Amino acid sequence: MVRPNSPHRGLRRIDLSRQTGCNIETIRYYETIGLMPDPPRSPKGYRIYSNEHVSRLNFVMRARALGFTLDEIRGLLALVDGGRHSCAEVRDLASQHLENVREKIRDLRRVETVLATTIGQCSGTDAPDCPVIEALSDSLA
Amino acid sequence: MVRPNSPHRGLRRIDLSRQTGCNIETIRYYETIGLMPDPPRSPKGYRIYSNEHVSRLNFVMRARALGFTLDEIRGLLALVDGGRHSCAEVRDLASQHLENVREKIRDLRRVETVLATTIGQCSGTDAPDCPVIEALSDSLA
DNA sequence: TTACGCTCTGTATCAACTACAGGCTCAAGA
DNA sequence: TCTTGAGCCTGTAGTTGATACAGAGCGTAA
Repeated sequence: MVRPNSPHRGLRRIDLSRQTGCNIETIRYYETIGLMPDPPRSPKGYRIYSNEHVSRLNFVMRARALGFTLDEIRGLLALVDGGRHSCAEVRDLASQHLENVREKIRDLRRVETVLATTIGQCSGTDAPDCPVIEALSDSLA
Repeated sequence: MVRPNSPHRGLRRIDLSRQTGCNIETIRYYETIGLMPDPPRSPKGYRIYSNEHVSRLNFVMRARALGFTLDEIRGLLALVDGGRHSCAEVRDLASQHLENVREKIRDLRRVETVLATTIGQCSGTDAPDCPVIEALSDSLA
């Protein structure tokens, strides 16, 4: 069950997708927004990828998994591509992102507390007075 | 510096916006998607709001602040509007949402740990080898 | 030959807004 | 009375990060 060879021995879109786990449509999206380079094409216009593309896409996906926005990733890639990336510059980007993550965690913990407290006051019966609804209504404004 | 009276003594869009803190454009958005009712209009087509609208919009905004999606809020409002909302139904919606919030917190904490650890390995000098970049690159794949 | 799987492009959709453009109404000040 | 400015109206486009589909072309295996 070997897949037919790719044109010119390069990787096709589906190969890149499988090797990275990235959705096949997402790859094209990253190309149109310039996060991934436009790959060379076969005579009939088929994209031909190399291991370079695999590496870069893996980089992007790991950064996404850490919650970096595509714009932040663009910044990281620019530093890498420039070859002149200093540790300090990268660390600044990452530190800023870490601070954002921590803030989001703080926000969510506050939300968690409010929700858990309110739900805890709930009788769980068919009572028409619901503490959750009341907490959301003007009565507690 | 008293603002001119609203037509027919109702609230105008800007009044509702100021009383609730909700962006004026967002109010119209909530109306078009049916989260807020279409308000009555003045003869010239101006929206006229009442305190009912203020209450409902406050409800929506508090729920948003707790991270409920607009769809979840629609569900909560349906229960409230129906008059037949049992405590149990509401609690189920809220509990489900709480679980989502907790999962998001868990995810972010994992991200936080990875980021903090990686950044901690950073020399902060101008060194061209950056542990952050390396963590994102194939080398550690 | 024909079927199938993959490719191509362009466009639409999602959440939850936000921000215009272009035109109307209304009340107050000169 | 006229003008100015604030606020109103509608429709539409842009944001982020994808995802999905239509309609067409290509290429290989049976």
